[in-house]
Amino acid sequence: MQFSVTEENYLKAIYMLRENNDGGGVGTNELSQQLQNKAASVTDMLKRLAEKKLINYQKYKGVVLTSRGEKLAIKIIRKHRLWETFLVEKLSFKWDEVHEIAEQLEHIQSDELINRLENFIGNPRFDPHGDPIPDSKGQFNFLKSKPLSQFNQKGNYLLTGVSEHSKSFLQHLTSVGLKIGDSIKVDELNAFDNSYKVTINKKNIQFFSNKVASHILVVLKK
Amino acid sequence: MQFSVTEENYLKAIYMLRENNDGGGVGTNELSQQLQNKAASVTDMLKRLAEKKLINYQKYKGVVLTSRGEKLAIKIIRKHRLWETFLVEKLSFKWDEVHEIAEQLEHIQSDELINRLENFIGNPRFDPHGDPIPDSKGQFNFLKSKPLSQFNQKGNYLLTGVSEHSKSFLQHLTSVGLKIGDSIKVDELNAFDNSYKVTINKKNIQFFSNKVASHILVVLKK
DNA sequence: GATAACATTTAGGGCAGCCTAAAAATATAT
DNA sequence: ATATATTTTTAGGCTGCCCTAAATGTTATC
Repeated sequence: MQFSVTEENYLKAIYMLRENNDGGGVGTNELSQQLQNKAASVTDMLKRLAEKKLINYQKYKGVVLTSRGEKLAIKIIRKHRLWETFLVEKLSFKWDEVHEIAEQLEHIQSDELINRLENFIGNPRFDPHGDPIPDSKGQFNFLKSKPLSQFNQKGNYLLTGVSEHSKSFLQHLTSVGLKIGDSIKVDELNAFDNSYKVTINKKNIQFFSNKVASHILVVLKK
Repeated sequence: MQFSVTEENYLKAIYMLRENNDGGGVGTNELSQQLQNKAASVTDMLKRLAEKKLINYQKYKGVVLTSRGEKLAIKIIRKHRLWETFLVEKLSFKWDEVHEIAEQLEHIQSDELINRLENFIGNPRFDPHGDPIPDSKGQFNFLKSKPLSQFNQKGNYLLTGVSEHSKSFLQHLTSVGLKIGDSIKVDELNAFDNSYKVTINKKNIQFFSNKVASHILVVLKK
């Protein structure tokens, strides 16, 4: 069965919002914000998706993906991340230039294509933003990284990913000299505004606002 | 200005049908057949395309592309052929497997992407079916090849392309051992049914029906 | 030139996906 | 517990793109 680009985008949005929302269903308002449309339009579509057994939906109670819907959502995410990797690795795009193009490419229908593409780019396990790429069965190789802002301690960290993909944020990271795989040493925590003084790769001293720190995903190095 | 996938497909269809139709505009019926929909739907869309100045349209008189419409059509064809070449050259698809996927990829919007892709695959001038790939300015490098069926003489020919891209036709050519660049010597012309007895690459003897010969594009070797 | 055959357009309608405004349900505050 | 604020749904409507059936224009035939 084939689904429209719009339907696929709803599934992806539900999947991505659920990751934060611990457990509970995703709200209509939340979705309309993510999808840049109105709440009434979302309600409309949720009914259609429920009929197609892609989501479980009860009026006023929010929405969760069925296993069928989740499989589809993961497949779209897989395609998005593989295309992003292709664009950066093979066509030399920068990591802040690929998101919009991948938003289009993720809807191309062909399993054969995506599997060959994966092989062509060397079966990467993470995309250019450090996000894990699920395999063709939908399995993630996951690292339990967290936002830097959730560690309230000095120490040495490894940058494994980012949770914000906007051009302006990615360009900011590039401008402070930061990329996936870099080390970040937290030298000072400012309790007043929750900002950070850090050293990147042992020599580059920078300040991160809490907002920046909340979108930087790290693991603590022992 | 952005156009819908449907609008792009209409422009492409008008462009491709015009190539045969010597001079005159393309008919509504003809288009509905190409686009697999009904004539009434075509009339509907032609009005919209005319308002957007992509075509010149007069009721009952058929349709021609404006220069704006033609530029767009050529761009879509350029993208289609570059993606087909990518799929065959980089992802090892066979020439009969790429058409449907390229029908989707041709609608991806990004000039930067298509130019980088072109460079990545080595600036090819012909796609896997022998069709010329227009450059980023819309210029074709054209060879004046014609269907084999239009030469009414024995002689030596070079296969430069095909005018039918269906899986079944391409697989037929593959099965008789024929690919772009092969030589075809016409040994006999059968006046009764306009079929051909030929020798491929100097050793492989085959028979072509007129239908097959009409979709094989060749140049006469001197 | 009339008539038949064919091509094209109009009229009216359906569905997907969006909208606004108003109503209903739920959550929050007092 | 009631009043208020917020979220969500319903009702009704719009546009893009498709359809069928009927009307109209064009072309071919005698």
